[in-house]
Amino acid sequence: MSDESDVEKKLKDERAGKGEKLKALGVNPWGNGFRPEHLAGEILAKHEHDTAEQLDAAKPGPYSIAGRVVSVRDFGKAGFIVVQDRSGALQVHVKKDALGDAGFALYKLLDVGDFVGIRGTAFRSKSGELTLAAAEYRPLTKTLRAPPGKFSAEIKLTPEQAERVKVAVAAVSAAIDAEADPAKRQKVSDDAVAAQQALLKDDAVAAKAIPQAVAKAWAEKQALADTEERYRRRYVDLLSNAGVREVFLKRTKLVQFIRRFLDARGYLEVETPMMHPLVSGAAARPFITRHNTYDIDLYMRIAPELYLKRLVVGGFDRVYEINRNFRNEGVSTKHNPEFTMLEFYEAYATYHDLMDLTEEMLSEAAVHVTGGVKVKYGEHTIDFGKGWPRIPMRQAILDRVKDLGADDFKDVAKLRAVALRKAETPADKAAVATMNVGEATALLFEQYVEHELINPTFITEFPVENSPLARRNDDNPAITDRFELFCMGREIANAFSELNDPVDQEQRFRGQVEAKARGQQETMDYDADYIRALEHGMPPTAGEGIGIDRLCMLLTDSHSIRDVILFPLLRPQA
RNA sequence: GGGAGCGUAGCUCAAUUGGCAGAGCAAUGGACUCUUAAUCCAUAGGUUGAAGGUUCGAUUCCUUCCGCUCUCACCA
Repeated sequence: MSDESDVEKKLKDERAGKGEKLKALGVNPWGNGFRPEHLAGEILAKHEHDTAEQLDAAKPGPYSIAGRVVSVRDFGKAGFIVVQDRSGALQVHVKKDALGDAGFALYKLLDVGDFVGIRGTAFRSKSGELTLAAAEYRPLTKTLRAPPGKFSAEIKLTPEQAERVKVAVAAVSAAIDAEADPAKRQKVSDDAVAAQQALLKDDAVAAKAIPQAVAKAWAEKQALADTEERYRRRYVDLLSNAGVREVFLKRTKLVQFIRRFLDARGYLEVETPMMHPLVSGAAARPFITRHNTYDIDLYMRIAPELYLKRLVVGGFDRVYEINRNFRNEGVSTKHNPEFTMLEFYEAYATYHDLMDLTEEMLSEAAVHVTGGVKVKYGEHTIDFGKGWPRIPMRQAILDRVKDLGADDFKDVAKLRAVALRKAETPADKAAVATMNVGEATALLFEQYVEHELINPTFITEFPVENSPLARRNDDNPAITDRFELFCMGREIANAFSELNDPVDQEQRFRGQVEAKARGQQETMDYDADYIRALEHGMPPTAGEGIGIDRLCMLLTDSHSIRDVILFPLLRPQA
C-alpha cells in the first residue's frame, strides 16, 4: 500500500517489455478497432445442449468475442485461456496449427489480465466444456499490473444446487484449514472433494460442480482480501472478486426496480438541489461549501424533503427522488458521509397508505433482487413476506417493560426512572434527567425495542417532539401520524402524513431555532419560503424516505455500508 | 472523539520463550497440442506500515506516528 517496491517495478517492467515485443511484431499493445460481435454468455447459452458430435459436425460460428483473460493454461504449442466479458466467461483453445507462427507468437506474449479479441468456432473439449477454437488471436490491451492472485469465474447452478454445493465446499474448506502442512493440503482437498461428491451422487450436476466451486472458493481467498485495498482500489476488487460484482449488480437491480415500481404508480422522478442555502429537512450536521461568484456559503443537502414538498404545492402531486444526502457526522459500518436516499411524496395519501405501499414495494424488491421473500442476513433469515406488524411505539415498549403501565406515559419521572436503568455513562444519565415525555419515550424505544425487531415491523405514533415536519394526530396532539420501518434492529424507512398547516409549521420551525440557540447542533433552519409555499396550499400528503444503502445491505447480506458503496469515503493516505 | 485488534514477498498466509524471515500462488528460464487451482524441473523475489527505544540480538517487548477493521458515542 506504500510506495512502489522494487519487486513491483520489476513485475511491471516485465509486462511492459512484452508490450515492446508486441510493437516489434507490428501490434499496438493499446490498439483499438477490434469489434466483438458476440458475448461469452450468449455463445454458452446458445450451445448449452449441443453435444460434442453435433458441434464437430456443424462447426458453429465464427464467433468473435473480446474480454479480459482471467486464466491461462499453457502447453507449449497450444493452450487454454478463459476470456471474461460483461456477460460471463468462455474458454478459448489456442494452438500453433490454427494461428500460424505469427499469430502464435502474439499469444506467447500474453499475461493474465490482458484484454484480447478472439474469432473462432465453438466445440466441446474432451472434458465437455464449451470452448472457442481460436482462428484469430488479437492482443487488445497489455496490462502492466498483474491481478492480485486468482480470478474467480462465474458458475451457473440452480439455487437448490448452489446451496448443496455451498455446504459441500464449506466441508472441504474446513478439512483443508484443519491441515497445517501446506504440502499435504492438496491430498486433503482431493479426498474431501471425493467424499462430498459421493454424498451428492444423486445429483450429477451438483457433484460435478464441487471441484469448480472449491476452486472458486480458493480463488476468492487468493483474490484481494485486504479490506483497505478493496475499498481504495475498487477496480481491482471488482475485477478479481465475483462476489463483489454480484453485490453491485444487485444494487443496480434494486434501484431499477424501485424506479419502475414508482413510475408505474404515476410518480414523477425529479432532481432537486444538492446545495442548499439553509439546513433543512432533517436533524443533522451539514457540510459547508462555497460559491465564489455569489460569494456565499452553501450547505450540501442533508435531505431533499422541503423541495419535494414545494413540488407537491406546485401540482406534481406524486414525486420521488433517488439521490445523495450528505451528513457531516461519524463514519461507521452503518454510516457513510454521503449516502443514497429515496424520498417520495403522494398527495391525498396518509401514512397508512404508505405502510401498504412500502410493504408491497420492499417484499417485491426482495423477490426481484434475491429470488424470494426470505432473505438470509448473517445468522438471521428476514421474512419480507407481506403482513408486517404495525405496532404503536408505546405498545412496543409496554410489551417489553413489564412494570410500566399505559398511564405511566403521562408521568415523566417514571419514564426517566426506567430509562436510567440502561443509562451507563454520567453523560447519559444527565441527558435522561432533562428529558420530556416524548424524548423519554423515544429513548425507551431505542433501549428496549429497536434491536429486537428482526423481521420488518412498522412502529407508529411517534412523539411530536422529535417529528418537526409531521402532521399531528387528530385525536392525540402529543403524537404524530408517523411510522418508521425497522428490520434487523435498524431503521429502514421513515414516513409520515405531512404537516401542511403553515401556522403550526411556523411554530415548529421557531422551536428548532430556539433549540439551536440553546446549543443543540442538529436542528433545522427557519425556512420562510417553505412557509410561504404552505400558505399557497399543500394538499394533504404523505411522504417517506428509505435509505437505499441500508436496504441494499439487507438484500445482499452485507455487514458494512462500505460493501454496498462503490467508492466509500476513506481517510486519504499520507 | 473513546476503547479493542490488525499491518510480514505482487496476492493469501506461517514464523515456538526475544535467536539464521518461510510456504503456496503469481513472476522468470526450461519441457509439454484437451487443460480447467494443469503438471514437472530450475531460478529469483523482503528496509517485517514509519520513526525511535530496550537488548549481544527485535517480525516478536516498549513509546510515538500513519492507515485499516471492530466497537461505543453522534446519526440514517
